[in-house]
Amino acid sequence: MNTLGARPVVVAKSAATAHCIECGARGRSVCNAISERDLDRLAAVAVPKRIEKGQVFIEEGEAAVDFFNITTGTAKLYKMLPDGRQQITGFAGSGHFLGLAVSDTYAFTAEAIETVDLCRFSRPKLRALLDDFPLLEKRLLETACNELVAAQEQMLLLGRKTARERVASFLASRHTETVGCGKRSERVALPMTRAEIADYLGLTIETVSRTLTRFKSEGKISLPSRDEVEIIDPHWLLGVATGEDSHAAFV
Amino acid sequence: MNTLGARPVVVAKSAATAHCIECGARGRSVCNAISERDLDRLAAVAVPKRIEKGQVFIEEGEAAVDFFNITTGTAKLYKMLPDGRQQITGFAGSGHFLGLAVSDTYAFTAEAIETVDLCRFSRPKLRALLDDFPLLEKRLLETACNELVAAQEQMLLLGRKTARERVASFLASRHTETVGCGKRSERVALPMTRAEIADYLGLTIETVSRTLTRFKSEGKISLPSRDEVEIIDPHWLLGVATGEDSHAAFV
DNA sequence: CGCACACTTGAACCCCCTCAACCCAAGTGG
DNA sequence: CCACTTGGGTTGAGGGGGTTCAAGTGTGCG
Repeated sequence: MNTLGARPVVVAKSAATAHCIECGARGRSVCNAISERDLDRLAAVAVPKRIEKGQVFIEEGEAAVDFFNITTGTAKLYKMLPDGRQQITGFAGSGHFLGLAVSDTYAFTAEAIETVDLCRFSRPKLRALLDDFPLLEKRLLETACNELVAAQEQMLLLGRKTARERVASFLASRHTETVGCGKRSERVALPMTRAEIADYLGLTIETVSRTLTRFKSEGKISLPSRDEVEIIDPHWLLGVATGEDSHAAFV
Repeated sequence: MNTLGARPVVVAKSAATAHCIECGARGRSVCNAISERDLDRLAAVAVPKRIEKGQVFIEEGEAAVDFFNITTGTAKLYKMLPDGRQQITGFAGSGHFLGLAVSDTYAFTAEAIETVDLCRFSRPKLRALLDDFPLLEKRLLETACNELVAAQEQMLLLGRKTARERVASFLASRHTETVGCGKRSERVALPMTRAEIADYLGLTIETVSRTLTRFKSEGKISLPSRDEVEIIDPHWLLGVATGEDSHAAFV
């Protein structure tokens, strides 16, 4: 749509100001609040950076000096207890804006689970940008609200759902997310390990593994590889995920 | 500070426009983004309403036509599964802004657990207000971020903490919240029932009750009445709440 | 080829849930 | 005034879903 077929005619501006125009994540992210002709303003303050797998780029408790916007790859966001128990509060993919906390320290840790490309914004520069582009602030508020809704859904999962329901919810949401990205087919990527799924769902590795093999033996999914799931029966999965009374049928 | 000792000199404007000036929740809420001389603009669109205990005023899935701001009392916000399991995602007290979801349906249900007074804003009128007072939008974003941080903390609790740690966390946060409101002393009010505490912490009534009596018999709290707790050892409670390794002492 | 790491599978255990009885304070009405 | 009801809270016994501990099984990569 907006690439118009033309190859990037490589710009009169400096190389640094070009990257926003070509950014594949722009459509998905808050950056789409800024019109194409103002993109150089954005590009001037967005510092691109590559984060290798396993690298932590936001640490809970550290001074919150920067904001980030992920362009490619996936990061896990988590909080830890002193004895090592950890809870992953979310996975951040392309277009995800990080560091929303207004507090002066980060409230969570962020670690790349595959190679991540992101843009870094310094706090004051982003603030200046927000003052010039009120639409950007509106988009941020929108984003925050959506995350809040997702967080509430996750609280329901963690507080009240069974292991089966949790894993089903996870797969179902991954599935709808995947088809939402245009990629059709029932093949869903799992860039995270079983341990990370467990820490996201409030379970143990073993329970996640057992539940997945159970679903497989029930013919609802298949596991073509370690980091892929094929959703055979999406409707059934969604039913389990939403905790539909399985026995209310004959009443 | 801002009352200046003077009794409300009851205004040249109509009675309806006066209520914001006298509102006890103003200091705590997003409304403090609007200066005193513009308060009539706010008052013109804020419709006060009383909600009796037990009454639902936001219903999950219904069209999101209004926003609310609580002035007095407490409401519980929750999500439910079809078989009746429910998860309370938060308690909203004085100054709390509700309905942030940008979606066109509410993502949760809100019910008064004691008599609640609130202000209702219609969606379009609030939007107009936001356009005229950018500071108000900033405050809303701030609020949303704070709630997001709280939600992440709650996910850690629900996903990884033991029953003891959950109850301790609950009491500790109630405690700091109470002292934050100026009310000193270690008497903490519990306007919610045991069932509601349980649904908030992802436990059962019985476990909550047992854990409380356990804390009591250990001399860390006392229970002067059904809806009050006296925090005898706040420091110890906080320790349990944050999951400090209880046995790392002698290593 | 072999090591390392992620995952799977099995068996025993335990924390919390379930079910059930009981307590207690606040009505309510005869 | 007291029997009865009602609703929230407490306490006890037993059971189960998920964890813990411990092997076993791939599988990618040097």
